[in-house]
Amino acid sequence: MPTGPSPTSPSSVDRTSWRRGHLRSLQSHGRRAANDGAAGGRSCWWRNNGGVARWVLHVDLDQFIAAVEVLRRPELSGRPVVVGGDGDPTKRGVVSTASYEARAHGVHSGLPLRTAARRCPEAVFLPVDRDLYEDVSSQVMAALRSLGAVVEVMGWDEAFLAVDGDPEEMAREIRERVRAATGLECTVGIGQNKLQAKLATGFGKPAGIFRLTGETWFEVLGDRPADALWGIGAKTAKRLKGLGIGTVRDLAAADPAALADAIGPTIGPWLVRLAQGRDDSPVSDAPYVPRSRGRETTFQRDLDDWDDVRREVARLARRVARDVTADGRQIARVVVKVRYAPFITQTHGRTLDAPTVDPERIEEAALDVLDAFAGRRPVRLLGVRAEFAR
DNA sequence: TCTGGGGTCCTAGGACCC
DNA sequence: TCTGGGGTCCTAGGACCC
Repeated sequence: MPTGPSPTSPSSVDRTSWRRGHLRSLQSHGRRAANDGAAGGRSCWWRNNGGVARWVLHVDLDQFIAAVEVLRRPELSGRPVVVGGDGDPTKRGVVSTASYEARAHGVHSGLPLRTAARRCPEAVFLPVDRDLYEDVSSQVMAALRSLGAVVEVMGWDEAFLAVDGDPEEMAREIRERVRAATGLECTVGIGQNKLQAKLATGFGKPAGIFRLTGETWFEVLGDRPADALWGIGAKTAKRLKGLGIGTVRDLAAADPAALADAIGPTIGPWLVRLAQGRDDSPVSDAPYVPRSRGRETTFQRDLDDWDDVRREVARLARRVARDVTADGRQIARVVVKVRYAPFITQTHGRTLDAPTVDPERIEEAALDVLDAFAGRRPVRLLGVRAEFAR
């Protein structure tokens, strides 16, 4: 997990109905652009074509989950607050969000709760309360929509807006409206596209406004490591380093064809465009249509008995079926995930003979797929995912 | 101190068909 | 007897993000 000036936002537990997989959609936008808008909603390109919005704003709530918890318990203000798991730092689980006071002790998103407790014993540990965050998030998004711009929701605590006019003035207005509606602080990144806006936000934190454009791109980012970019993680950064590409500037100057060979036909060339700050995906408020729905659990104690494993898979499958039939979507494929005790993860799946909404057939398929797992070692995690017919 | 849960998309290899 | 390509579909794994 990058620390320091990395512009990634604090990670948070997510909500299923929100737009995801955004990065790869930036990659494949060229191919999918024709379909955008088919689902309804408005799209705005930030380029100045015919009076369409010229600026993209990225709004990111500051330490969202921790801030929401402090909001309902003001006595926690100024104290290190760590939200994650069920709030018991002796159990298996990771940090969803740490307040800035806790981050000063080296506690960050994704850190095991036990480690967080060692680093910051005086922290207040709280359980994740999804319903609350969803409520507050809705208030935030309503406040953003009140400005009349196209709003693309990116999770509980993030959104893009396509705007015209003075972007700094708009950013100040956004910060005021969000504060008035919820009492929360946010940071606004301004860019000529979503990529620039998203990265700008990291430099404005906390509670600030930052503008990043094609003109300032290399001045701001050129000397930073490639994983400062949105979409490049530790693994890809390491691979790039092996190719002699360390910084954003290096990557921007790399040969797309060479990277296509080395990394992959789609991702290779896309990385170069990323490093150049180029992105022509639209800001869109088209309703999000999920591709899959799943449930998974990490057990507090590993499961030794395969009968228990079968029972748990059946339970997860029924939960998924319940979730899914609520939206009336047809299931085309069922995937089971098993994480064995030393954190070795395997998945197996099956495409159904015909799409179904029948909970029994989903459970049956999941148990069927479970038989494909040969190992009988202790199990740490089980998951079931249903993929929708498209 | 072991490493959550919710997702998306890409890749590579094999099967199969023409 | 040996040897093609191209296309599509499926599967498991991997990388990344919130």
